[in-house]
Amino acid sequence: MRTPIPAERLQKLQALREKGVDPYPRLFEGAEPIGGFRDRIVDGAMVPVRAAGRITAIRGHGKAAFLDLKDRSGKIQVYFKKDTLGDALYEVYQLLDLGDFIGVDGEVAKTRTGEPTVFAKSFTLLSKSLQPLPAKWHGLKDVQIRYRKRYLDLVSSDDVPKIFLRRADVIREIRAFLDGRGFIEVETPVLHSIAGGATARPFVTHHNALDMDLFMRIALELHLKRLLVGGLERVYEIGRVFRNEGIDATHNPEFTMLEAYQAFTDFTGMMELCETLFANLAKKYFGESRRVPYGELELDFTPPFPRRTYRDLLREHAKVDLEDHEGVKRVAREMKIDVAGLDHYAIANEIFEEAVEPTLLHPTFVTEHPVAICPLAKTKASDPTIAERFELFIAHKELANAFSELNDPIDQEERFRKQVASGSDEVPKEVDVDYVVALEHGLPPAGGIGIGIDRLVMLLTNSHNIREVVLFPLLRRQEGEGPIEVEGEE
RNA sequence: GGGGGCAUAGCUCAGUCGGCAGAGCAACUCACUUUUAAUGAGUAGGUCGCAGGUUCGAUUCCUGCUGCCCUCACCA
Repeated sequence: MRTPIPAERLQKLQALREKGVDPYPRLFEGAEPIGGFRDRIVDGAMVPVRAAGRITAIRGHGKAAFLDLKDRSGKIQVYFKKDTLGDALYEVYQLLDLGDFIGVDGEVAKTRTGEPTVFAKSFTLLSKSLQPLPAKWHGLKDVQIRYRKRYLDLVSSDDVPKIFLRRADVIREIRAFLDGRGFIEVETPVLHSIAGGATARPFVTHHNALDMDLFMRIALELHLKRLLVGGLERVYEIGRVFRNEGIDATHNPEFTMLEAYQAFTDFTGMMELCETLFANLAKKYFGESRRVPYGELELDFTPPFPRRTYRDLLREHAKVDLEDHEGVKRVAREMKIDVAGLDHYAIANEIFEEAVEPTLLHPTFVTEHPVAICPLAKTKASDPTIAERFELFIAHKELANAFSELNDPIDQEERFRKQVASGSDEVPKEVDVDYVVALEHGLPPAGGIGIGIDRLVMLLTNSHNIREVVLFPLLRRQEGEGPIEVEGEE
């Protein structure tokens, strides 16, 4: 629901205008980050500074006041004194509220209690806030408001901004890492005429001028591999993908994927890349031990990560061999897995997800998946039923997925045809002939990897819901929310 | 989609076994020119998520709806 503007704020706004104060002026240049002020203090001297930020507290003392001023870099106390500011400015001060932005000119020094303080000589109102901020101490707990009005969440919490600063840093590190290995960053279409590269229900949209239905991409894969055909050799994209599926603690309908493809290597090259990247990130944020705290857990990112085969893990945790068709059926029955319409390997994969994934705590590479569940992966030279693929599991979740890219156009077309024939609404309705034709022109042998950035950031920020690492997670539109209806001009 | 839970002041939360709606912070007024969760005194603030039903009376009980959380299913 929309909250009306409190009458007192409107009255203050009016009073400011009557005093000739512009509540929304245009410029305030030359302010320095508040976080650096503490270090500028010289004992016994007044050091001139200019600051700009939001008022987060006001402690009035008769004809003087202490304010807390906050910018992105930190917070500092500001001292207003009537004698120093003069009567006119002091009257403006009396019309300030928590939440207002002001610019301050003054001198920084310590008070007698040792608190770094800007002793203001003058100040400028930079933006009048008409809505109150959430309470100072308990902060904002209502997740509906936190996610819908993320700006309030960011203002009233010290921890939330840190999560998003780290998210930005993680992405910066990934770019630097890949750029350093000779990858080039590219952008490929979000709107696809065939939503391929993964198994998921797509969002559908429509282009009016072309009168054409389009799908929001569910993966970056097929366009990036076209670029390998074009000779770019090492490409990556960090981009949003969209999957029209359930929402929960680890799934948002739009999420950020990194996909990288490298010519003339295979999935083992991607494994080295992935391991180095993850270990580097853990070292950057958690030191040489590379132990990542996650809830009650401590995840050990020290390389090399264990390599386990799909088949071994299945044997170990489900007590059944991948190729024992009867045994797999029996175990599925025992685990009460609904096997209707599933083939042998799909059933086995259900068992894997149920019995094995919950055991995969520390970073673990799972390899040698059955090729039947990997439509875009090359098979192992020594065994055509096994895919050259790995998945990296951490804290029970799949963080990365990589394989040796299938580059045999005839095999690829055959696998696409089987997918389409399955009639599932999680695979395209038609074969992506355009992609197959690209392969016909020659895709060099290549390794490719996909990494879920949101989940990675969750691990590295000790966040347990994907919404904590997505600035504006998708929520249902609330009653009374949204644009104000305005009479249109005919 | 199934199951369970939550929705009370701007914020954080009490509360009413069905009988005039409460606190702290924020806001407003007054006092106070070095406080820092400033302090002291006072004031105001509510369609108790929405719509029905039961009842003399519903914020409370019942039904439906909306939104959110947890969980299962699908998925990364």
